[in-house]
Amino acid sequence: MPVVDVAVPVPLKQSFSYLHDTPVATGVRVKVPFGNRTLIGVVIGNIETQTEDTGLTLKSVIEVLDEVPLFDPTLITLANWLAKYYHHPIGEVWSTLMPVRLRKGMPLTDKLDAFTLTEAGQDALEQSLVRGKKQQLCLASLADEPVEEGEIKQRFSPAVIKALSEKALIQTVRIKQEIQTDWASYTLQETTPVASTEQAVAIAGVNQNGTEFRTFLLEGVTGSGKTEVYLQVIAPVLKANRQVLILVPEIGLTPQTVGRFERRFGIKVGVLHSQMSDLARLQVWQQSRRGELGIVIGTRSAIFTPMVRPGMIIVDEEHDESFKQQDGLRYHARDLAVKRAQTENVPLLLGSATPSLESLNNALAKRYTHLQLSERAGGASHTQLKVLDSRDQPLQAGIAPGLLSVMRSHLQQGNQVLVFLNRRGYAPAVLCHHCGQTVDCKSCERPFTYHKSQGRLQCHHCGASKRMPNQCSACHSTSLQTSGLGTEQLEQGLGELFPDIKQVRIDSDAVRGKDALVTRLDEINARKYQLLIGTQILSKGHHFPHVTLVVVLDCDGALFSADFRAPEKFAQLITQLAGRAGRATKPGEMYIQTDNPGHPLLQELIHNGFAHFARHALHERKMANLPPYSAQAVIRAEANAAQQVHTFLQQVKQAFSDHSHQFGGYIAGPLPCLIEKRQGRFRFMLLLQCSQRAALHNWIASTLRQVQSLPLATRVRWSLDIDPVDFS
DNA sequence: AGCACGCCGACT
DNA sequence: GTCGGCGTGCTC
Repeated sequence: MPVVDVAVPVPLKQSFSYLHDTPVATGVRVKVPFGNRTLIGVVIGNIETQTEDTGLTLKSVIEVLDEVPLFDPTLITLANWLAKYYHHPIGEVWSTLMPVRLRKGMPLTDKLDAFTLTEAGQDALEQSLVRGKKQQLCLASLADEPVEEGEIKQRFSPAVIKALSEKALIQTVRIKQEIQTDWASYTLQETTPVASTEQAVAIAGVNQNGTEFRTFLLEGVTGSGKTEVYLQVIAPVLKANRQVLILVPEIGLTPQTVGRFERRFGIKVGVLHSQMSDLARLQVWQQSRRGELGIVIGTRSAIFTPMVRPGMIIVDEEHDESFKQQDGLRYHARDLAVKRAQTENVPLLLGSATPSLESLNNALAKRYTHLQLSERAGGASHTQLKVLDSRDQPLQAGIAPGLLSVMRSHLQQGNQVLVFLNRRGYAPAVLCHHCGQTVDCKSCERPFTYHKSQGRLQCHHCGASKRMPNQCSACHSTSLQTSGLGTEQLEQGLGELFPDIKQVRIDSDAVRGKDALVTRLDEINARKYQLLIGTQILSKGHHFPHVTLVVVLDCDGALFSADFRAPEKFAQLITQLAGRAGRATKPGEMYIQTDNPGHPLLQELIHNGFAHFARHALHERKMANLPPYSAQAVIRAEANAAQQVHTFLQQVKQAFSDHSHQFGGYIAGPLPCLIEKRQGRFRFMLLLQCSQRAALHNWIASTLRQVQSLPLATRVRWSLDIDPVDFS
């Protein structure tokens, strides 16, 4: 009897074999018995007949769920690659790349449920019998034709739908989806703008490559018209009746972005993001798989969207950290895009104003084709960057007097001022406010990290720990202070310093609701507030034409963090932010307050811009043998008992060091995580590094078994993170 | 991860 | 005498 190899959703690094009377195609879902439960798995291979030498009795497949494979060979290759590269259980890999509904074993059908008006509903609409405003709107949207369930559920609350169905004004019907498989004959809805010289060069660069795999890095300053380049490079792809997959950061997926693509080509654009219902996602997934969508735009997990006729992949804002999954299968969608484009043999376009050092390095090494846009469209001027030396300054609410007077003058002129809190979880260093010197670990020559809970300093490279000193070792001043503190004082203090100015705080807490951010941004642009205090979210996607001054305060935290990526993240933030303030008629200025005005990376950023900063930073990475000139992995562990976690990682470290000589591996830790305690559990991590990616891979592959069999491995919660980007 | 089996403490 | 604590081991 044929034997099928099934990837079952359990955290085990193997697949399981089942009997079935006929062979089952790879990529088909099956229902199988597993222990005393039944699970949905994916067939990943077939063994013709049962090999009698294995001593186990195989169970049989309960049900074959799909007539045809749901996944094409490319996605199967991708799944296998993921399991291997991230050392992750194959069954869990399949779970993450399947839409939730398919994971649950739900059937895939061409028909879908939709809402339509009943006769009573029709009357109610015509005679305006329904009093609820939302209910009225809902009825109106169904006036012409049935609308699919997913869409209605997204636009109206369950209460509205429930009320209308109870009054029998609406009902569900099954409709067959219209199938559009040919969009090559699309008509441009709007005229294609004439590309600038730089844009034209970039567009030609991509288009002349043909349809084969190649990675392009489009490095274009904010406002240089990257989207226009995307639009013009995908036009011929669509003309050839091929599909385009576009990945965007979580925050970047706005109706405006989607609308821009829809307006240009007049074709339906599939959208995928985390806030959609499972059903809506599945529908887009399926439409793409059947080749009914020319363009699919989505966030991180959209990289798993199947395409019958793939033509190109684009990753916008490729440096964005939201492309890295931070739990479970910790994949990086940008890296995966490279792998997928290669397997599909289609071009890949990575775009950013502030490319990741990884991508930039690949471009400089000619592995990627480097395309650059350095002019802002329409001749808009750049925001001027300035450094404000805060050494020895008496700070008020964390701000130096000189800067306060600059703020005052901008406010007096009726302009908006943005105070930016760089509140990201940087490992805080300790600096002398008199001379700017950091407190360093003697053996590593790197700043110590301040751990608030213990009130001690810890070196994140060798693990050395010492108590907080009283004096600066360089100038003996007693004004040592930890970086990144004082944001709370700032929020209060600004109110006291500028009592007559209307201020608003924008961070992820303050704009929790669905439309809260949009509302707040509209208010800002309507000049309802004059002083804006904000965090990360302000650096992404929004424009502030009335802001003429941007103040960045806790810069030193980023420059001296134990996280070697902190300066890069900071520079990206600054650059993105600078691109969002002011406009042609009202050029902006930006002040960065620091105790280290002479810091080489900061100087490079201020005077020569991100591109130069990045090249300088790359050079430093090379000198320090840090990524992308080496490869890293992190093992994180957490448990209720700190001792247990520590012991476990100590044993893991031992296991790795037993093998390290073969691979030239370096181990740091166990170190307490920056957020040492989360949900009552203590968290520690172990850093693994090799100069070669392959060596790191083999090192982990040959040690992981041993780690998994440690008795403590089942007592603590632990995870492996390949190519970590966040060390918190 | 689930889920069962298994062996020690306080309850109807 | 049993209900239930969570340690240990297995899942084709």
